[in-house]
Amino acid sequence: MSRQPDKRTAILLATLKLIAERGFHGTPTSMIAERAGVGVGTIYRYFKDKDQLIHTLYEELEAKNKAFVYQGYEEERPVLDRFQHLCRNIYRYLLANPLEFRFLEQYFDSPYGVAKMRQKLDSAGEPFHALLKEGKRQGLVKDMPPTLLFGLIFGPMINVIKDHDSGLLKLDEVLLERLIEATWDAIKK
Amino acid sequence: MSRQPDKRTAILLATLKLIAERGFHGTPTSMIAERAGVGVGTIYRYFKDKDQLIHTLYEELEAKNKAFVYQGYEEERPVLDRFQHLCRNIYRYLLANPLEFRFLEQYFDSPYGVAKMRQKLDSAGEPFHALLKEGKRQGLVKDMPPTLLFGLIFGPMINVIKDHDSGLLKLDEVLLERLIEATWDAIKK
DNA sequence: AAAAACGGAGTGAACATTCACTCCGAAAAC
DNA sequence: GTTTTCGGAGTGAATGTTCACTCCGTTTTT
Repeated sequence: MSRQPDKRTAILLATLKLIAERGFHGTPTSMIAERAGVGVGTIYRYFKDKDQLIHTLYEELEAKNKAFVYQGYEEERPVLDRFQHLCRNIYRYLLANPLEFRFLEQYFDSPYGVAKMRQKLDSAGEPFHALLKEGKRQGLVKDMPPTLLFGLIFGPMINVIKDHDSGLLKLDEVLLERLIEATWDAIKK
Repeated sequence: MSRQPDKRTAILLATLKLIAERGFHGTPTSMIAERAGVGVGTIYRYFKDKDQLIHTLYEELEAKNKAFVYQGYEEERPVLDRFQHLCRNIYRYLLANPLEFRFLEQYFDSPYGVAKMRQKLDSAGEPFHALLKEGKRQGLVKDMPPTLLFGLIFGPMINVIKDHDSGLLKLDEVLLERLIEATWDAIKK
């Protein structure tokens, strides 16, 4: 690699910030270049085109996110404990990284991420999926299609974080616990 | 007056369909004109610019939606009954009108609708708001900020309908009732 | 000195918007 | 009843702007 400060990272970071702030269509490549302190042409040294830049950014964020969420996850704990653990981690991650949340949101609601949605549920959500299945087997969780259960869990999450980030709502630790509890009430038998 | 009294409607309908299918940035005015069977210039006879066209479309859909949702709403019924009634109506409306759902979703997640979000909660959601307040007073509903309660109700709704429309899930009347029940479990004390 | 990395003016395509014009139904003149 | 005039809805080629991406001269690294 070069001895220059890492331009690739600078470009990815600028892209994250700008897209979170202004959306895909509010961020021309020229603006990304400027914010990254880089020439326009340099972007194209590291990424084939804008689409690939965005997909790469997604992949890297997703990996970081996943690593964080499953941190300290222990298969042996009771279902409810594990449920709370995962929810807490997801909430904490997204609340601590509002830019990433906004980017991911935009990504999923765009032609970029349509196909990724399913993948998200199948791969990244795999341990979560297994957890719910086990909960059902133990008679703790309502017997519904997994997709519905996911909706009951992630729906409020997305909604509430959006409101938090836009200042409509101030989430603290206490409220967060009550929220997770309410989410459990929704899916528990 | 006009030779074809329906051009305005044709333009609005074409816009709805195209934006639902292809997003804001996938639908140039030229395409709207073509789909509406109208010249490009005609759009600008009825609407100041593309933004106003989209805002107008939103306003008209919102009015239609609201009228449907509060149909048959009776203030005197018990809180739970009214809750179920409103949820059912919203679900039914959005499931019966997937194009409108997709359009509204895009609208809210874009610079167009940022300001509208609050309004949505304050005006269109007013009876809903009052209902939750009453539920709290009667000790039926969890004592949480209204924004959180809204999140617990509308979050799953949006998520689940999205999954239904994309074919990930088949919602029927039975499942719908169970879903509304689960939502109530989430917010009830 | 050769090779790699970089920068940013330049290019063409896509787009929203405009405006000079057409066309037709209806009113006015006959 | 027939002809002329007129208003304004309707149109799409032309315009100006924005943007992703390229090309090549310059700088940095080896």
